[in-house]
Amino acid sequence: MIAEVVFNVPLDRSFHYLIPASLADQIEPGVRVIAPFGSRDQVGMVITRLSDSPIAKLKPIRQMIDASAVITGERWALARWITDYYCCSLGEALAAMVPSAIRVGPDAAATTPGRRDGKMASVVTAAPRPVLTPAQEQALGTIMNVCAADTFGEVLIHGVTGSGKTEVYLRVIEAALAAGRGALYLIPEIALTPQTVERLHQRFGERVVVWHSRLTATQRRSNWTRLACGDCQVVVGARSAVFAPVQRLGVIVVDEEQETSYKQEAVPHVHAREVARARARLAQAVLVLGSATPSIESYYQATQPGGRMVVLPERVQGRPLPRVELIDLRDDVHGRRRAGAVSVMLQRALEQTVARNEQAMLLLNRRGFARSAQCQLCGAVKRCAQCSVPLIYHAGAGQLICHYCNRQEQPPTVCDVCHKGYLKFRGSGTERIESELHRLFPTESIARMDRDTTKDRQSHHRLYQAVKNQQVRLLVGTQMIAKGFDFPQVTLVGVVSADTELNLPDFRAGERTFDLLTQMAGRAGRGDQPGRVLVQTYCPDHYAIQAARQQDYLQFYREEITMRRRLGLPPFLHLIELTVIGGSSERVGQAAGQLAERLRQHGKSARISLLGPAPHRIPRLRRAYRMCLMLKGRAVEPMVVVLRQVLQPGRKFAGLPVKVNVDPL
DNA sequence: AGCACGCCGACT
DNA sequence: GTCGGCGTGCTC
Repeated sequence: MIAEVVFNVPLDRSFHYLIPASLADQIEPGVRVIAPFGSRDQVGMVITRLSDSPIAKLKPIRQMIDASAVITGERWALARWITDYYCCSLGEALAAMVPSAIRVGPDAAATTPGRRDGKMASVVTAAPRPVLTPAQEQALGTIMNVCAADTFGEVLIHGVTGSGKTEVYLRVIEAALAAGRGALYLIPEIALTPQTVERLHQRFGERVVVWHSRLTATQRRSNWTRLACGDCQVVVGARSAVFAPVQRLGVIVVDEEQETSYKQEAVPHVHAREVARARARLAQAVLVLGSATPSIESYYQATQPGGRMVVLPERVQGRPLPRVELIDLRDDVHGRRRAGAVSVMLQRALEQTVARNEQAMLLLNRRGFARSAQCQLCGAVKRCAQCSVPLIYHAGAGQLICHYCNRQEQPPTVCDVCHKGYLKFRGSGTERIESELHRLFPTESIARMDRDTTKDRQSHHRLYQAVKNQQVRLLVGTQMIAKGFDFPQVTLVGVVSADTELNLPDFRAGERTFDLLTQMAGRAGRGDQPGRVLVQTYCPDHYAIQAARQQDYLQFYREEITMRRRLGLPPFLHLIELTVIGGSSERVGQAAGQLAERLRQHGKSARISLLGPAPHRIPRLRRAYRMCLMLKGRAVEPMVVVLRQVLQPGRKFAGLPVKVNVDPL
């Protein structure tokens, strides 16, 4: 017997292996094996069994990893869909779907702490279910109508922070369980706090498993098995949970669907929301997207013919939205800064908050102390030796750090270009704000929350608890503090620079700014005290900032969708970003030029257009030069077909690797 | 993607 | 004379 195997390599083909007699009756499609591949042993996935092969010199499979299939049901078709949509190999798609740290076997069920008697665990309703508001009732009714069709359907819930979206999700999941079906509940990694998980456990008891990147191999294996055998039917988890082996899937909830963390950084660059939609379609399930600030793509789709949207317009307990005020940094009176990044007006507001014994949060979406180190004499900026970006000064580490490759350098005492001038640290990050606050409020307790202060799992929770228990008066942080931080005593939220996101060379800069400001505004005044939000900006007239001030999603959406239509950007067209990578600038430039020419020829008939080549936003990363091309077209699949024709095996062109990113962010 | 093989420059 | 740079080709 022969097994057809695919590997996690960028090759659109499979390989044949002999099945040893000892494994003859165990090897089936969906089990992972170790097989000799080239000069080494590699993990591969069996996709079919064959009775013979045209290949003369077959090698035998060395061993099995899983004792039973890890890919079953609609997840086979999902793997094919990922291959066709994200322009990757079947092996790469399958590798993205199964955690590498687990081995799945028939004995796993026996070691599972959960039930083994085959009976379904009953729904635990220890916490009383809250009475739904009329708006929630109406939203639930609409979604249940879609579910009743018992086929694929999709609904967007547009609900402001605190409007009770979660309760609606829970009711939909309850209904799915009652109908004998399973549920997936996706949330951004950052929102996977113990209290979110706790809420699910209270409602669904032992039927829930948790799924995120920080589970141990044992936990992951146990959770996988409990889902695969049907003992558990609900998954709450981050991006990768969209691949969890839920049986008889009935509903997928994607909360905070606009979150960029749903997009995977690594190849094949899948977006969990799009994978969720594909999986829901294949499983005849219902997709529920939820957000206070929906992505432009999702809102557009929901308002098109056939689209469905429900709106939850008010906060559950009728609390008013906080007041958002802009501080014009160009203004000499209010915007004038003291020594640092905190304006006089923001400083006054902080003083009042402290005087009232309340708490404040300050957002600056940039870690480190200073964004550059510049020679005061010759003006040279310290740059990373292997990337084309300035180094960021980190006071805590006392080092200049590259935020792209993590390379660290001791800051020199004098400029290493002119050997005369001293370095000046320019621009602010969270570390500098923290030290400014220490200077302004020497007796107050101040904490900082960013990737540098939350390296281990505990530190995130510890900081959260410290703020919750009011051991922290003033909290500084990156966007990390914008999500899921609901503290009743926080009455002031300050945004140090609304322009950080806005000035990025990205057509979604406005969308991200609006989202971040709206999220931050939602953090103020969730208790009895009214909230106040102060936003520092150099461009108070920008529509994203004006709309955030009014907390008016529709105002923002109308401006944004007009711009997207005019410029031919998503959701009207899909983009595919191609990056040509190589060691020499000339070779990369030449290859990118030739690739562009080939794509233009092929694209003519298929109504695909091409932008570029242009240098990548970071033209050099880890010593490699990079050029960018952008494909634009009405649908992704035809563009991918063209790409497959033009690219060489191994996804190369003119011998250089080409990174393919479909629907890049 | 990883790895071996192979062909030209700058070292002991 | 060899070490090793990366360009090229292959993986059942």
